[in-house]
Amino acid sequence: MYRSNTCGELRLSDRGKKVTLAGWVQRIRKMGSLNFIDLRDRYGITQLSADDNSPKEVLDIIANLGREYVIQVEGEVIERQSKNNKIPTGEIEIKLESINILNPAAIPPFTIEDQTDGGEDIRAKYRYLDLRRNPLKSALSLRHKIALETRKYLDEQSFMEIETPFLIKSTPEGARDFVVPSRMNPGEFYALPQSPQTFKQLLMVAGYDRYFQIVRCFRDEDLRADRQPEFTQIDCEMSFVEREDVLQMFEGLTKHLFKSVLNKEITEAFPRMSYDYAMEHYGSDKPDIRFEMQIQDISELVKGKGFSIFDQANYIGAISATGCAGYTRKQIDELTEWVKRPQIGAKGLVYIKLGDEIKSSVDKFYTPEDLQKIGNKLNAQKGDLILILCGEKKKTQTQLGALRLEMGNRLGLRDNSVYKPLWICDFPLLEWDDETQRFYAMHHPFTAPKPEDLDKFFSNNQSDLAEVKANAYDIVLNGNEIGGGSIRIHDNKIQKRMFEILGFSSEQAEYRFGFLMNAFKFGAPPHGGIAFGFDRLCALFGGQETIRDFIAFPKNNMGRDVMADSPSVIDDTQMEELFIKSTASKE
RNA sequence: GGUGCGUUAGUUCAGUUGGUUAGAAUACAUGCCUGUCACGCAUGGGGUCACGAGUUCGAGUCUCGUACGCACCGCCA
Repeated sequence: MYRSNTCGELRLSDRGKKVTLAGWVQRIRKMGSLNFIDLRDRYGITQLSADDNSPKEVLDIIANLGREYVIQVEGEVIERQSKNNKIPTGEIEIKLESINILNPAAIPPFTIEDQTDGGEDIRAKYRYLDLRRNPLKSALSLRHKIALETRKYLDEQSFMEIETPFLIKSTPEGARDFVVPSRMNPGEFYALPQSPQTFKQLLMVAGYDRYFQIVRCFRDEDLRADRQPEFTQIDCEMSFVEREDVLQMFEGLTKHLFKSVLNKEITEAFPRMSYDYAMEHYGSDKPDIRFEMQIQDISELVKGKGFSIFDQANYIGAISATGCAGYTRKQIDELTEWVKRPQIGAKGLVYIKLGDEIKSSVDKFYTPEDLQKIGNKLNAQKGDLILILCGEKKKTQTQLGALRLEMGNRLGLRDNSVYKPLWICDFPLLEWDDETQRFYAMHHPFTAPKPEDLDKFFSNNQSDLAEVKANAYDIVLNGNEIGGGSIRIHDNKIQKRMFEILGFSSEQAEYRFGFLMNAFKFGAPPHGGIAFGFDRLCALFGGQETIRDFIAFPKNNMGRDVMADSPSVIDDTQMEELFIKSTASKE
């Protein structure tokens, strides 16, 4: 037996017990002949002590101990002379009777502490050391808890967790696939799933009417703080449901997670917002509704007054920043530079200060009454600062959306301990791409059009098609898309029409999705589902922006695992087995 | 594919207008210390200033390029 107790569990009530502990040396404090060792494991820290009266062997070993050595100790639980109320075990210590070095350790490249001295690089390279630190430990334990509660809730609702294959058929629509060469079928490739979409629909055809899976998905696209090449989804599908059934079920899941994991009770129904409204008033399809500051179209109020920039713009929009009328020239200039950055791309910024008097950068063209009208439209109060951008409509709304979030940050309106979920509905079904001169599915090609738009869906008129709404929905939390789904097409005629609109010949559709269309001939039930971005959900629950710390072994910006140093070249034999010409041994 | 920022001791960083021997903190090593818990005190070792080229009498510092890291835009059905 390596240990009788963990390093986190002994209390004053255990006084007098003989215990055996094992763990890592966190820190050694030597005070002359008085020695303290903090022993750490997953559960906590227990202080060990030794002095002149301790066995000589113990003192000899302590003299040569280093940080992160793995040791096993025996001793008696005693009450501390001076207590530490910062840790749960702070009232006791172990009076050492023996120490056994299970394994020495090299000096770690950074300190294993909550506030480590290590930067991101070095911690990524030594991920297994970083994982010893509390912040990472609690991130992973939060993740575990969310997964567990998800399974509990869905099991309770009669969902079955069913695994689907990782080696699947490539469907080059949407994100780029990771591909895997097949040795037994030379020249042919599997793809790793971007999501188990088609398989879960086939499970519906098979009659497993409530399916879920906490499952890894793969997308070969560029990365971000909240995007990894492999990531985890809570993937769900239900049969005999309409949109409302799906929303209710997964609003329930979300509420259950808030309650069971964060102990936050949300009683009211999640707000619902149309995609069009979100774009119009938040400049984003994932609005952060922790604060108002909505975008308003003020074109009507500012056109025709002789200010040519506005007169020529096809859209003029504004937000009102609460209490910012006191912004100095310097602050406004800095904000102007901010919106002109290439990432935002605005040409300029017009402001109106609703201070004691109304002042703006366009006073030449507008009377205070004109400006006040703009203020009224925005519901602005005295003391507020109105910020105006203009240009092409969609672009300008997006820019205002970014500016809105920036002002929200600056005004401290985006509190990470406040959670405001909502549903976004009525997305467009199709997106026209000018470059390739064809429609793409905004969600995916299995998303059903809204029943009331079916006429337009079968119309050959491009503008009709552009107006078709999808029976799709996203769940958004604090400005992040945490999940999305739709009612699927279960009617073969509609699915065929969809492929037709997307420009697939019937042969192409057959080649790519024949198995699915075939299955739909044999009695497909009406069905729909949703998938949550599990990593992102964990990060948000943990109050973080980046998902990396909620994944045990993440990749860096370039998709590299800097610890294992992958991807890497493979040797010639491996290559030859795959009938791929070697590139590794060129030169 | 693009934009911005960064790369100096094991680590995190500072380094003035381009000018003597490149500093601090921490980590590490040694010694002292009987109630520490971010212990304290003293001493010590530790540097290819990412790499390459250029400007200059002289480059950690200026210019260009390359590599790597982070954040973002495009991309992510």
